[in-house]
Amino acid sequence: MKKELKKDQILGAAGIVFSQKGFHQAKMDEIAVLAKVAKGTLYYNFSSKSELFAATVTQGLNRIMAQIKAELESDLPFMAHLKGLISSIVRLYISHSEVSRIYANEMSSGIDDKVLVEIKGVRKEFIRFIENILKTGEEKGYLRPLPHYLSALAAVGIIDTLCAAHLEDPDKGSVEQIIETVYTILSTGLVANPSGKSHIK
Amino acid sequence: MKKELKKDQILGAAGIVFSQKGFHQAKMDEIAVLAKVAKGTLYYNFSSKSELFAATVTQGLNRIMAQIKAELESDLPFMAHLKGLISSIVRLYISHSEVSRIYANEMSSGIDDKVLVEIKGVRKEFIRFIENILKTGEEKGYLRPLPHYLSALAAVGIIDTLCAAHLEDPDKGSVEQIIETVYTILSTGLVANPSGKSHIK
Amino acid sequence: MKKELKKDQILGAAGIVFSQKGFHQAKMDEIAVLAKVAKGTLYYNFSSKSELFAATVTQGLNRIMAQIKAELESDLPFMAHLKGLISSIVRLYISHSEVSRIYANEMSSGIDDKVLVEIKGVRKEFIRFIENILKTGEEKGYLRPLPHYLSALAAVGIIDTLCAAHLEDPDKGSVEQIIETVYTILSTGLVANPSGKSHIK
Amino acid sequence: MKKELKKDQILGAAGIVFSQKGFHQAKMDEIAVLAKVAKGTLYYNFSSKSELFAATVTQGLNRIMAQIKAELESDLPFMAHLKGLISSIVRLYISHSEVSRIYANEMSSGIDDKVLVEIKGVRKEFIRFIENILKTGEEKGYLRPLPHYLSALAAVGIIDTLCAAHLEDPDKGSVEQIIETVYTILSTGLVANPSGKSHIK
DNA sequence: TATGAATGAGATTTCATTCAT
DNA sequence: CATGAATGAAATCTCATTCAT
Repeated sequence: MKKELKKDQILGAAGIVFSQKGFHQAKMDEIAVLAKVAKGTLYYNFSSKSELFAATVTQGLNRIMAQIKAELESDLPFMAHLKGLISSIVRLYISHSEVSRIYANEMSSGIDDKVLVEIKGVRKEFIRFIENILKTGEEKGYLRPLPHYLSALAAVGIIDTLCAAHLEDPDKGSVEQIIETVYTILSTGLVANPSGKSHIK
Repeated sequence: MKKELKKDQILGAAGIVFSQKGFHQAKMDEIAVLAKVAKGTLYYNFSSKSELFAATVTQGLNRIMAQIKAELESDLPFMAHLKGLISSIVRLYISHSEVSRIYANEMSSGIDDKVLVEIKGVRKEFIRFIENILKTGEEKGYLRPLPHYLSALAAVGIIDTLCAAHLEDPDKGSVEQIIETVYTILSTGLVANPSGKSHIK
Repeated sequence: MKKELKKDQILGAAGIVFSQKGFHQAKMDEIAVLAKVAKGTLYYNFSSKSELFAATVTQGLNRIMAQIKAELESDLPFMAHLKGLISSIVRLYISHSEVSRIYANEMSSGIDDKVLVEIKGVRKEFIRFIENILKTGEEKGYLRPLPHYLSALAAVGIIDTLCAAHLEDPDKGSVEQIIETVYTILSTGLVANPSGKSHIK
Repeated sequence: MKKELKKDQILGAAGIVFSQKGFHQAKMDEIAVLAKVAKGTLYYNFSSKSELFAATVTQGLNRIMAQIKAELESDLPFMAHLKGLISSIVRLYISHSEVSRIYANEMSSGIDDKVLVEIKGVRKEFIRFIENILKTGEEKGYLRPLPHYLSALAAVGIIDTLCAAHLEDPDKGSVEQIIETVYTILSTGLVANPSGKSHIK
């Protein structure tokens, strides 16, 4: 019981340090100090820096995903549902900036392969989740037929990028603007009168 | 003259190593070996690892941007122009995977602040470039009014994400599929009959 | 009473781990796990790793020595006695490989001085025991006059080395071959016709 | 050229420290200080502590073996040859106590397997060398038929043990006494009148 | 201009030992 | 008596950077 407490304490500190410094620049010393435990305690609870990182990201992403799913328990019409989804993701992404910053910046190499695979697994699960929603939308006739996986990826990519920009400099666009932009692009694209697109093409 | 040759030799090696390993995992030793120069020569030509990194990325991105601009010297109608732009970016992104991979993965902290600013500058320039194209499109009535900067960011985000996915596992989607997906989403969005969107909303 | 049980449990585990890994490579954690007690219990019963090591070796050697002495309660003629002694030592050495391996490999530094002295004391006692047998042999006219201590040391050295070789790779020589070799060298040496040695010399 | 100098400097220091403290107790810091180089230089020249250890032992043993062989370039009669061999080994063993102490004490586990194998290889080579001399002696009729490998092992075992004892406490026996004891045991054994051994048995 | 041996600050990790429960 | 979570000193190893040649 007490052990779990310490683990959470550590994960909290790790989230902050990892998101501020990135994996390689984050020092175990700093995490230990912030968590107010001895360095050895870090290793007593997590067998390595990589594993601590994995746990931090995984726990964070899982919490976010759980919250997203929870916020979607609604019976709204599909498009409202979609907008709600986008809104949820963006808001959570921004409010959990520790995790999302890590997620956006540190998916590169240099981390234990096993750990990287684990983290990417969580991301994949998230993309599948979006993919399924898009598939439902298509089946119900709301969305045009598209390669779901790529579309889901694209949706996540837009959100990633806009939120990262917002976190770096909030003046670039408010949260509402971001949600609106994401929703508009995903639903209707940038073109003015899509009905005329056949002419253009 | 000869010095420039050596610099290019080094930048070539650095591009490969940085893209494969990321900034922190890339070792000066390895770059020196690959460039077939002594380690001291690295420091003779670039004052630090960070500066070498900056030069690598900057040079790479500038080359890509120059190529994109070159490929756009056309008088096609706007939408064809847009599609050509997307196609160019995606193809160059994928063929210059050394640079784009770095760009996507290593924008995190842990790199000299000055260097980071320099790199981000190049990215910003790129986004401005896209932004201007979108602005032109809007002025000519092809695109609906939107916050240009966010739209440009979103466009880059989609491309980033899809190309990164392709580079990691080409089976996820062919280059053509990626171009098509990007174009479709950006132009018309995912919704089946956008005309009916008013009802939904 | 129960405490003694636990101590034996621990000493058993320690013997196995110390002999397999050596003093420095043996971890208290591993001993605790193997002994099926908590790590704290190790320290409750033995004040330090060194002391546990000392106890392990001492107990083991004392048991072996007791057995050797027991097997020698005989009235055989001296040379048979000697051969029996060699046979006993070799067999016990090999069957108690946990202890003998420690004894052969870990007499080096890096262990608490006090502990080292204790262990060396047990060894010395053993050598004195051999020495006394040799002295008796000399007094009874069976053995030529020799520095007893060195001879005893030499005898132990031969046995140590051959048994260690056998434990490492039993194909090098069977137990019987080892006993025979030790006995032959100690009794008559390697020279073919010792009577003629004066000529050679 | 200069690099070799530094390597020798390091190997010298390593020999001293390893022999005094043993592998695990020897600290890279101490070796660096004694060698008057920075710690990094140790790693620049030897990729790990284990490798430095291996190099130290291997170089030392090879030197000793070379010297032994050199001292044996003689045309003495076999038994004198044998005595000369013993004398050489014992004297070198004692004068190169750094190496021999390591060799006697640190063949245990806890060292990189690859390194251990390397060191054991040198030892095996040494034993083969002795074995060949014994074989020659047998072929020429000087020595009785015996399992060569075991005999060689036994010879090395006696020398190891007596020299180790001398190094630990020189009062136990002078170098001459040791040589005499080794020679006597190996040549004629301990028994007073070997001719009568049949009766005893 | 080019080299590469040398450096040393600093990072991760280990593990015997302690002590509150 | 027994436990095991917590500790922190200490060790190995890395690698960007320097500088004499």
